[in-house]
Amino acid sequence: MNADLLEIYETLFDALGPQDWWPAETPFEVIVGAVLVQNTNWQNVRRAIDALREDDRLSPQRIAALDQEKLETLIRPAGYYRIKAKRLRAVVDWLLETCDGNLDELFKRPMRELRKQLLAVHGIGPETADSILLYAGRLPTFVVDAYTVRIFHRHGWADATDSDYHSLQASIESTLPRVEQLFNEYHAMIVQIGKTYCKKHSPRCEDCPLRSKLPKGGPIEMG
DNA sequence: GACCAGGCACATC
DNA sequence: GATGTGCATGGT
Repeated sequence: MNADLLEIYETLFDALGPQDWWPAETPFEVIVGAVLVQNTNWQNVRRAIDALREDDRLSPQRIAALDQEKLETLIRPAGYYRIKAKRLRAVVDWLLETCDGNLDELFKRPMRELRKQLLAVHGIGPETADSILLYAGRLPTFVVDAYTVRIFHRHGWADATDSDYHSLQASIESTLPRVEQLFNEYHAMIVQIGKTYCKKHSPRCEDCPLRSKLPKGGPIEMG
């Protein structure tokens, strides 16, 4: 890692302040949101969650009790609704089976083991698993997402070897104290920066709080 | 109309 | 193991 990630954190926090993530009422709502937000914007996810809430479906038992067509209809605004309905069902089925839907008990498990168990559930990949651990379980794992990869690459902070999810995650985690609140704010601020200043094809580096952290000559082109 | 958004599973080479 | 593709809504 070619950067002082604590210094970058301070720069971000000075510019953005606390992000108050995750925008959800309960840990279960975080889990639902983590599945629904896959490759989608949060605004659409909120519509879907509102629809679930309106139908009083924000518990594992009540989602499990839905037939597939009804579930698809409720979450439709989030996009990929057929796939996400299956994934959501796989998650609630697993929750009921593994801990009877008791999330307080679930998150008492050792983080590494729980992470493996999450990854074995259909529809839960590395980012979704880490989002659930961090924002629903308050467990200290660093969430890597597309913005993280883009921002770290464009700034030249990550080595070339840190290209895939787990190597970049390991590299970041080895550079920072393993503190849940730190990881919480860090990821949330990266997303905020990404949304506002680090678009795929139109970076607005001149306005970005991280502009002083860019290499000379501006951002490194993405492959 | 094109592009994008807080990924993942699956097919194919 | 690496790379490519389908999935779908709503905003800019």
